[in-house]
Amino acid sequence: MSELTNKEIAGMLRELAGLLEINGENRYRVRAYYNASRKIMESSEDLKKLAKEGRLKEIPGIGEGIAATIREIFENGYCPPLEEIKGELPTGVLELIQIPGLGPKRAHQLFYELGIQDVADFKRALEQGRIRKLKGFGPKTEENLLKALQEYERYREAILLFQALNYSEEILNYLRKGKDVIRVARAGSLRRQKELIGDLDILVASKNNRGVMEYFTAWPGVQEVLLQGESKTSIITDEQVQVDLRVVSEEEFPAALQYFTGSKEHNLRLRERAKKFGLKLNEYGLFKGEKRLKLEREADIYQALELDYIIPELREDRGEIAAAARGNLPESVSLEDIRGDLHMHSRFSDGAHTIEEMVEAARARGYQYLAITDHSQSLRVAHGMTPETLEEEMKEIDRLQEKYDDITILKGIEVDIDYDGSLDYSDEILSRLDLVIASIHTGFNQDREQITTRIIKAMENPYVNIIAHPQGRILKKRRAYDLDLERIIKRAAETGTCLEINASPYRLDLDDLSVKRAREEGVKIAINTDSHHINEFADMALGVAVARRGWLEKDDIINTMEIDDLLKFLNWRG
DNA sequence: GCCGTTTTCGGCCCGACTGTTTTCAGTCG
Repeated sequence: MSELTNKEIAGMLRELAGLLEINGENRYRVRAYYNASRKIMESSEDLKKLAKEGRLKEIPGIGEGIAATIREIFENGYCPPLEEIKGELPTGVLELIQIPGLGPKRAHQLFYELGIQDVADFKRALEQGRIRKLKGFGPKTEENLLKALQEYERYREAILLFQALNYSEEILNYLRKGKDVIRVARAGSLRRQKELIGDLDILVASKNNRGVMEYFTAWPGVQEVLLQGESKTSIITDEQVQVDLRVVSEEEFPAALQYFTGSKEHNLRLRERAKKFGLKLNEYGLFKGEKRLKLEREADIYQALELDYIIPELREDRGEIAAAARGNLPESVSLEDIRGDLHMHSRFSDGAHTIEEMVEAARARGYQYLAITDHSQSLRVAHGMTPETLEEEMKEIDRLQEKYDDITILKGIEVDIDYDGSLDYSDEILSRLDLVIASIHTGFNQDREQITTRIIKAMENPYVNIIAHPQGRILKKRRAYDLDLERIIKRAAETGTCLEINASPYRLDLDDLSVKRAREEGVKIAINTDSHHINEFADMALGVAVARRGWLEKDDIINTMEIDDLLKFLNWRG
């Protein structure tokens, strides 16, 4: 048996799905492969283990056929049906359907009628005017494809959640001033608060669609109008962000908001369920035959389908509809549940503010507590503190604690985990702190086994309370370290170590799926901003978004505790 | 290929927009 990861298996199935799709295979069969691929990506179960134990079909979306394919993959080290289809259809063709406006049917035509094998071939054929001669292609299509190709080559990147939130606020503000605009809302992945946002989806209620469309396309940030119809307009902004605007009537607004929020897979499941109830769900409403059911709010749709209300953050087809039907959705944590912030930096290391300024900012947010966790000595680039500086810092905290009786200032540290898993301060020093966060800032390129055992060794230190940014990723910049997160989670559960959701907009680490996994193992989570400036305290909302997407409840999170409970928790641990 | 609060077989979401169609296919979300 070969050593293939879930990700590699998922990749093979995805590739197989794409090639089958281009070859005109039954679309439900194609969907089954895509779906299985996605479910495997989202699963924390080791496929190889499942295969050995004959339990592959426990993953929803994997049945007899795909289970057999997966077993074949493990036996051969490659995917036989995939290799077979590759003999006929080169994989380069798959890239073609990444180009907007080019789907499986046209890719099929391009390959079988013009021998186009990849994007480079496609570009040449376009320039030579060979495309327009195909049946179903005309000069207009050619022109659009040329534009789409240029767009594709420029590669419009997804933007970070906080950028999308800020940018959309600008657009929303503009829209709110429109005279025909009655209501405005964010939708799509933006409303679901995904960590990366491809395009901004915005919904407007109005009695005058055309008026809103004209007003929208007159926004100064519009660089190009991609498409414009009665109810839908798409534009590209001068910052290369695509914005899709949908306009509906007030009456249609709840159903439109549900539809436009997605995810696509969630909507699919929901519409299937509606069908079972003898109803039809679309973006205009919920219908029984011709009759439109009265909807005041989006929640009424879920109610009509005998489901508890599902918050947007959970709408990813990760089991939320079944949970809502059984009445055991999580009671999702909210920002108001947060009682303090347990990871931040002051001027004692690389922060911008004095501890007192940070205390004031924490009080202004209504927190009961905060933990000052500056860097330890070996992290020179961040002015890591010597034991002597830490000593001074503790004295300063004592002094401030005298002054403030309405907030608790925890003496903390973000101690570096060394290459071999030992910590940057002695146990004697750590024992005198209220809170110890351990994290990795060096040696990112160690192999999987080294990094994993390194973190596990740190967790086994009885003074360590939290592992910060456990995966070490920087969104769009640095991949997570090669890490056996499953082992980390299991060991965290055993040692009672918390894992962090680092709420920095550039990190959001742990990610939502890992958080969900940690919760299933009973690991406690701390949502921390890792602030280096008091403005960053507001990032807490982003961390909470990740927690909500990760199915967390208030009780899964330590910084929702009242101060007395938190102190007990930390002492028990320490 | 998957799946089951009408089913182990017969279903599998639904509509907008575009361009090329002479009534609709392809793509997208």
